[in-house]
Parts: sequence; structure tokens; C-alpha cells
Amino acid sequence: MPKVKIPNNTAEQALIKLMRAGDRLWRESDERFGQWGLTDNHYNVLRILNGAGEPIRQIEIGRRMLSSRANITKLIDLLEEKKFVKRLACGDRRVKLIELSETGAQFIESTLKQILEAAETCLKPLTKAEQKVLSELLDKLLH
Amino acid sequence: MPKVKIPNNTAEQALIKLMRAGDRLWRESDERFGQWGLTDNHYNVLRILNGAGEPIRQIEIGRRMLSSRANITKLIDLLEEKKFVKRLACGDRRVKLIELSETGAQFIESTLKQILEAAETCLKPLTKAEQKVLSELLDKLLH
DNA sequence: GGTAGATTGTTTCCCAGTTGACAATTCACT
DNA sequence: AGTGAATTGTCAACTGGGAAACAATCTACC
Repeated sequence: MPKVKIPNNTAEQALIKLMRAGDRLWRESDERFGQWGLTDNHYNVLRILNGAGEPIRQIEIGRRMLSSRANITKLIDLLEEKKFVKRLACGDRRVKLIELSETGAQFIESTLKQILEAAETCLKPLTKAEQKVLSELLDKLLH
Repeated sequence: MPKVKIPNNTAEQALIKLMRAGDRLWRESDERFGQWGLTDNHYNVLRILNGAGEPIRQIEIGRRMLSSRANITKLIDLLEEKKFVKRLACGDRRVKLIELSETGAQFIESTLKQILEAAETCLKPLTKAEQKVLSELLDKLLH
């Protein structure tokens, strides 16, 4: 079988591992959120809203999670159905502001402990110091 | 709007950044491979075959890239259509061994420079030393 | 004011990937 | 030998997400 000689390349190896790690973490995360009938991305929306502290427009949510307008519509549809979120009218009538509901906040609160523990478990192979280093490197990477 | 107080958590923050970085890199990579009508995952198959140096079974490819049997079938279908790859019979008649063709090897060879440069560009915000550190941390994480 | 162009959310259609069922085959155990 | 369980690849149906077209609205500029 033909075989191409591939030179060792630090950048590409780091890249592959990064993609592989990301892939695995997304899968695990989605599987975890499945128990509530949600996706990791649904939860992301909730956390973004909670972080914002005030209603924000859909397109802004999309910007913060690198997701298309169309997809945000769908994510919000489900979250609204679950009463985690409300669509509010707004001065600009093209825009709908998304508000975290009391139910949504309760969901975040009641699941937070489990979510954080899962994160700890995922990163358990690294010490706290190593996690910090990783965080900083990724900050640089995401500029 | 209700708001839940979220304690700072090193592990969760590293986790989020890791997933975000991975997500972005997959998108960029898929976009890059689009120019050849491929997905990043199609290319992964080629590289796995090239790395193996001998024909391997589909399920083994799936294991190495964390992908389902069904998906491998589809990936191979396209690669076979492009003549990058051949399905070989095998002693065990359930199994089909996948062989990298001459055309496939040529494809890897002719695109290699561009692929490696793209990797360099992606990781440009980090120095070589930092890339190594990142690599090692990810190794630990993926145990 | 009126009109051309930009923005926002939605809808429709498409694509990559998963799950589960299936057929063919092989293995284990009697 | 023969039967039940496991393995491998494939197919059909489903899911999450993206791109493009669309309608409603707003903004800029005349």
C-alpha cells in the first residue's frame, strides 16, 4: 500500500488533539444534558442569558455561541416550550428580546452542582494549576 | 430578570474554552476541506490509512476517530467514489479491508504543504513551546 | 416624506452524523 | 455437526445544525 512520509509537525499535532478533545467533550456533554431533554447548546443559551443579567436579542446569543440565527430560533423554540425562557417584544419590532424565566433560573440553580461536578470529573486528569495553564493557552488561541 | 449566582470554577471555564476552541477549529477545518469536496473527517480517514501503512478494517477506522460504523460506511463510500480508497475482501468475510490507493496517497502528498501551513496559522497565537505544553496537557486529558 | 439598502427572526431545504434494525458471517460451547 | 451469541458492514429513519430565501421592519439619504 502506498504511504506518504509525513514530517512531524508540532502545530498539526496540537491541532488534532484539540479537535479530538473538543469532540469528545461535546459528545459527553450532550449525553449528560440528554437526561433533561436538552442539548449542551440549549444549556449554553440559558447560561448566556443568566450571565447577561438582562434580556438580550437572539442574534446576540448567536454571536456569543458562534451559532446561526436560524439555529437560535430553534433552540429558543424548545426552551420557550419548556417555559425556561420568554420572548419579549421590543422597541425595534424586528427584534425579540429573550428573557430567562423564574423556571429557567431554577433549572440552572438546581442542576448547577451536578454540572460543576461533571466539569471537575472531565478535567480530573489535570491538576488545578494545569487547568489554569490550559485555560490561558486557550485564551491566547481564541484571541 | 432572575439571575443565578455562579461561583467561579476553574474546571468549568477550561472545559468551556476547550469546547469552544474545538468547535471553531472543526468549522474552519471543514471549510478548508470543502475546496476538495471533502469533510475534515474524510481527510482523517485518509491520514489514518496512511498512518497505518496497511489496509485496515472499517470498524478500526471508526475506533480511531470516534465515529460510528454507519458513518464510516458513508465516508468510505465517497472516498471510494473518488478512487482515493479501495475496499478489499478478507479472510473473514464479514470484514472489508480499506486500502489507500495511489491516487489517495497522491492527494495527501499534494495537499500536505497547504494542510500543515493551515495548522501553523491556526496555532500562530502560541509559540512552539506553548504548543508543546498544550499538546502535553491534552495528552493527559485524553489519557 | 419616500425609497433603496441593511437587520432580525423565521421557514424551507440540505448535510453530516447517530441509532437501531438487518443480513451475513464467525465464534464458543455442547 | 449444530445451535446461540457476538461481530461487521449496510440501510432506513431521525436529529442537530447551516445556507439561502423570505417578510417585516428600521435606517440613510435624496
